[in-house]
Amino acid sequence: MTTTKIAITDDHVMVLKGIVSLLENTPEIKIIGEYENGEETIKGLDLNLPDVLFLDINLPDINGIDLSKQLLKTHPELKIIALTNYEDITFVKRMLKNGVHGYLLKNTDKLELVEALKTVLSGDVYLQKDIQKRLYNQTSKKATNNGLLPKLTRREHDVLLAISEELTTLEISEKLFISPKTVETHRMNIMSKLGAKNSVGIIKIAIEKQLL
Amino acid sequence: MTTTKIAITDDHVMVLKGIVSLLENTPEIKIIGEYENGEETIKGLDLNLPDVLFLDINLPDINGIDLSKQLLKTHPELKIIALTNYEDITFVKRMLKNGVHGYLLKNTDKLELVEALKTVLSGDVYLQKDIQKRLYNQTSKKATNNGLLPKLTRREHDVLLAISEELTTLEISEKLFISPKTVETHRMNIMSKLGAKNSVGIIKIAIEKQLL
DNA sequence: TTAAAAATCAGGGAATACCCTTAGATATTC
DNA sequence: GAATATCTAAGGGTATTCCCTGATTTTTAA
Repeated sequence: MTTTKIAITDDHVMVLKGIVSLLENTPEIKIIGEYENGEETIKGLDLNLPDVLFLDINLPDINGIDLSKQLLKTHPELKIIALTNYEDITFVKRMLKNGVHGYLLKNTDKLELVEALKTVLSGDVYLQKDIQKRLYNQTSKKATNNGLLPKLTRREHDVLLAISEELTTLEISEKLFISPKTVETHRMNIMSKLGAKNSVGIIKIAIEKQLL
Repeated sequence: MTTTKIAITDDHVMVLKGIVSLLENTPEIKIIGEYENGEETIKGLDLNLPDVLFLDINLPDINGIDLSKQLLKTHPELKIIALTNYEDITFVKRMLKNGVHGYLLKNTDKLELVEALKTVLSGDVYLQKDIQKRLYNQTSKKATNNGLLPKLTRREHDVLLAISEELTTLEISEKLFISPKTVETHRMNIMSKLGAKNSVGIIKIAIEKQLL
């Protein structure tokens, strides 16, 4: 195995140094770049291209999706492993769709880091096990359902939006020109689809999954 | 200067290792504990008390305020430096009020880490410069604050949290060992403080303003 | 050590949300 | 054209939230 050049981008120095310390004593690995924002990363990769880039997707200057898209355009051979605190399946999907090769949560240990490295270098996609499982559960269940995000109908979405505006059932019915009873039916269906216990849960999940 | 014993608590291994790597080559510093959650920390400190604890305040099991309060109760000599991603001034205030000795964002570099260490060891409070500045601006203006983010009381925050867990008034009252009527009062006060029309609004605003 | 803020509780009532079931009318898709 | 999904709506409840008022105790800050 030849030496693998890696670079890391994270605006949190501690995380950055954490990855460095987890990897620096591995003989086949050489860290050739440490960046703290998107701009630095773009410039850095132009000068010195790594094999794999660990990329925090919550950077201050550029959002992770756009940055990875841009980097992969100019460096098609580059492998990118996304780093994040949040395990938002829909986000994972979008990243993967944009050609990212791996997705790690920041609680990853050294073993998993190296495992991820090997996987993406061999051309495969690496996902942490629980993410993988969740992704699989979703896609295998139904082809129509694109992701973990529950599919609301047009009208349900209208009602959801109105609920989020703090309107009452009656107000919603007047806004949408339907009976209050219909609104209730929609609300019930939304609750059931999202697995919420009440409207509070609806809103919480809707915000989480960016349904609004 | 004698050797300083430090411990670190962070559920993100990378951050944990990052701090370790930033500090481990400093001769006067000895790392005697690395913990990944609140429980481990409590147990660890009972066995081996450090001079300074770097404490992530977003742990999975216990919230940072409660944990630091508890730790300081059992170990009054301990110095705690809080770590966080978010620069929420009201939160900083609460932490300081609870006896925490320092407050660092996770984008801290080695110099600042050591600086913070020295400061808290000398008995002073260390705040990152921008936090310091903002804190000053706030307190000098008016103690009541209320610039933008609404100030909830401890109990209101408890209720807010319970509401966000989709609990009913009765369930909340059982959880907090108070009367349902008290819960309602708190909910009303929260609504009024946040300017929400109902519980949905409470949650929406709470998420927006990162009150959870 | 006062004054103020916060936490506690309650009565009582109106408004609203929640729940289950059923079902016709309209689209949509295979 | 037939199966499926969606939108609509209602009956008939029960549970919960929302709102106002007023009050005592406890905690915190000046």
